[in-house]
Amino acid sequence: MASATRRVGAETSATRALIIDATAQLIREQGYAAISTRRVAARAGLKPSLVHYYFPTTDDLLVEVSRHGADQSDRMIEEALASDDPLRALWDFFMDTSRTAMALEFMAMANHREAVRRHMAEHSEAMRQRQVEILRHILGKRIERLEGFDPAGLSLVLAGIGRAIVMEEGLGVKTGHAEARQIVETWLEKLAPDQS
Amino acid sequence: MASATRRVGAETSATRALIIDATAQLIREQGYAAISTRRVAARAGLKPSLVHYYFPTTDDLLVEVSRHGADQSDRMIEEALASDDPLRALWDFFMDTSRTAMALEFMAMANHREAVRRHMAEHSEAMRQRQVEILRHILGKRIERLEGFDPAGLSLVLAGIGRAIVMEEGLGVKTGHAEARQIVETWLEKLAPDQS
Amino acid sequence: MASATRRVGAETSATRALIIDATAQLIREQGYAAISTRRVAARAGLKPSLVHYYFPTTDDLLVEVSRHGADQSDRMIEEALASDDPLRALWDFFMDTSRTAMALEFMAMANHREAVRRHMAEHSEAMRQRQVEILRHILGKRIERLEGFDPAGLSLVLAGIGRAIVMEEGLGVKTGHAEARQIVETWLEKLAPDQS
Amino acid sequence: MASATRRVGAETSATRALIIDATAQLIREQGYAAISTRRVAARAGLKPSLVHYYFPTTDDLLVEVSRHGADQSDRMIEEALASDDPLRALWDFFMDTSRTAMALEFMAMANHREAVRRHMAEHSEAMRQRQVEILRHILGKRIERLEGFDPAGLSLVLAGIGRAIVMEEGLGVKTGHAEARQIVETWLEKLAPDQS
DNA sequence: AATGAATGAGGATTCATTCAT
DNA sequence: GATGAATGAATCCTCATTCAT
Repeated sequence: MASATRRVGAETSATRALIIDATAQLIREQGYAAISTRRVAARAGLKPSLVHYYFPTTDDLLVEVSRHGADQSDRMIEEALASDDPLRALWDFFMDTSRTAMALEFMAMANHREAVRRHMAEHSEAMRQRQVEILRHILGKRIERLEGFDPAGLSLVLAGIGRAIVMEEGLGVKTGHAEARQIVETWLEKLAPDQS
Repeated sequence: MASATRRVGAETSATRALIIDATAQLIREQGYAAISTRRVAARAGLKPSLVHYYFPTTDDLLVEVSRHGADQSDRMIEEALASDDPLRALWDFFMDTSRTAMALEFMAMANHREAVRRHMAEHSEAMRQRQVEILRHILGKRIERLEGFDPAGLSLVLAGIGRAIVMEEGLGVKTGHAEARQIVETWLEKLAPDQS
Repeated sequence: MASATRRVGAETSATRALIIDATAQLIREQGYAAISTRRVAARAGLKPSLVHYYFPTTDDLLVEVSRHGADQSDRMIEEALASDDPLRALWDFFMDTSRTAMALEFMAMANHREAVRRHMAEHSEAMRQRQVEILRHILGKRIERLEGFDPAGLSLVLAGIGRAIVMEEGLGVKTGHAEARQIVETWLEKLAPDQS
Repeated sequence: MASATRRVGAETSATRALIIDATAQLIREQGYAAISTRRVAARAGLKPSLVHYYFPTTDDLLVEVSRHGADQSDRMIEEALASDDPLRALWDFFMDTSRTAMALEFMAMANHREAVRRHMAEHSEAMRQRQVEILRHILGKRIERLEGFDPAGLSLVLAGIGRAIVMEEGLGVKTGHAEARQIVETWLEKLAPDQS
């Protein structure tokens, strides 16, 4: 990958990590549009040029932050899929406000940054497929309890509803949230592992 | 409202409309981050200062564009809710790529522009409530055919799934889309008006 | 021409002229590599952003300065070609240190700036052809007094020798200059209008 | 000389040669304005700091590259002057596009870099004098066949015409080139060694 | 002999906004 | 209504150079 060769400074550099952290913080707090060399540097307590020393272009930085977020998501999903009630754990994952808000920022960013879009697309696709693979295995015949559902569709549906709720909460909208959660709840119960 | 007092130029000016249109076009094509007085002016074939003449601040302009988009959505929703198969019409509305993409841009914008956020929140809430009101009336007892669903939840669920599909399509992700549409299809059929 | 549409500010603006002058001065004194928005602005006593207001890109500015220099050259050449001894006047033109030095800067600049290269090429070609046209008319049969010469070749030869002398003088080289001038002198005398 | 004391690393280091080569290449391809520690390092496949290790300042590097080019020119000239038809060989040397283009870059550079200017001046002067010395010896009385010419003047005239042609070719100008070459051709023939 | 980290200055542009006309 | 001029702050990015290792 191109950015790999351009990477400056040890993978493990503390400064590098500091910059990535500061950027993620800023995105979380103020949205992706707030990202600029100066602001990132200020937040990290560094000089702007040092940011460019580690990340020659802003794209390089943002893709790296995206990558970190993706790694974290991957870990969370694996944990969820390995839990007792994988489906409910997955739903909790989709409802994780801070993570979803961050993901939405990267979605928006992807519209304007081809490099980010590429990475997000790859990761989203991989994530969905990983979920399908495990869900198919875990749910087995249970999925038939939800008429019309299949694992791939279920993954997208849960993700979409989760994102909508988080997005609207950020906006300050509330109507329908409890009801939507209730709908999902009904599904989760139907699909819950047999307790026998 | 502050922007009301600041508004310059007749509400009905053709130039005003031109500016709003140009802005909407730009947002649709290049995302909200591409908005700047200069670019809007260039697209509209006007001088930058004229944009400021009509919209003293960029916020004023964006809120106005948001308002226009909202009005259009309102009209589309009323049409949908008045159609033969309101639920399917509503789903088509949620799946309208261009409108949804635009709505997502405004969501992202809302993070950084308090004025836009306020307007988006008000409108989203109103839109949802209007849907609930009509759906409750239209669906009547039919909603019970979908176990666990209620009109408010249904509205959010459809919106969320629609947005997710459009968002992911923009990204280039495909897995699960057909399956998710199939899930919704099952619901729509169950809730379709009795043909008797 | 593209830059025409991009031109901001009245053609006749005093500020515009000020910027062009300042740029020409800087090139003359410090070479083209010394040109930067900041330096031009400082020399003109203006703010850097004002330079960009009049000349959106540095290329726009440099092409404009090149154009001004070309206009001046044109006037000088027309004057020379209209004089009593056009050939000697042309030679004096080629030996004009300040103008030639400036032309050399633009030649160097042309290597790195396509827009400048284009303009320089057009103008040089036109200038040469104008000289050929007039020389052919003026010299008539006299050119035969210099065996092997023809007007087009003569134009290039004089230009080349002139440039070389000016260039080397700038460098601090002296050997051969007087002798080269003597060679040209011999030609000029042979070609001088008959005194009869 | 300052640069002598500042020079670090063995005169004969392969890395040193690599850097000088890379710099020369870059100048040839992109002009001297494209030279920067980073770009040179990238081209040479080295780390930027290593360039500074060998050449503490950019001036040091450029003077060295200039010196190498000069050495090469010297060798080419000695070869030319030792050939059967030294004058024609000299003319071929002046018409060598790549070398002349490079020389012009150094001329332009000399305007802004005193160290380079000094070196260029010394070398040009020496080169001219060496040519005069040999031409005087070689041409002997033959020079009288060209009325008004003398070896020093001839050297400058050939150099000037050659440079002008190469310079204009780079620009894309063509008028008069063939004719100027013809003029020189006439001289060369007149001065060719007697075949008797 | 080599290199990673750091920095301050400067590069071209773009921006929203103000103001006088 | 409309516009040209002006500006200060911000954008990303590149640079030569220094220094400690």
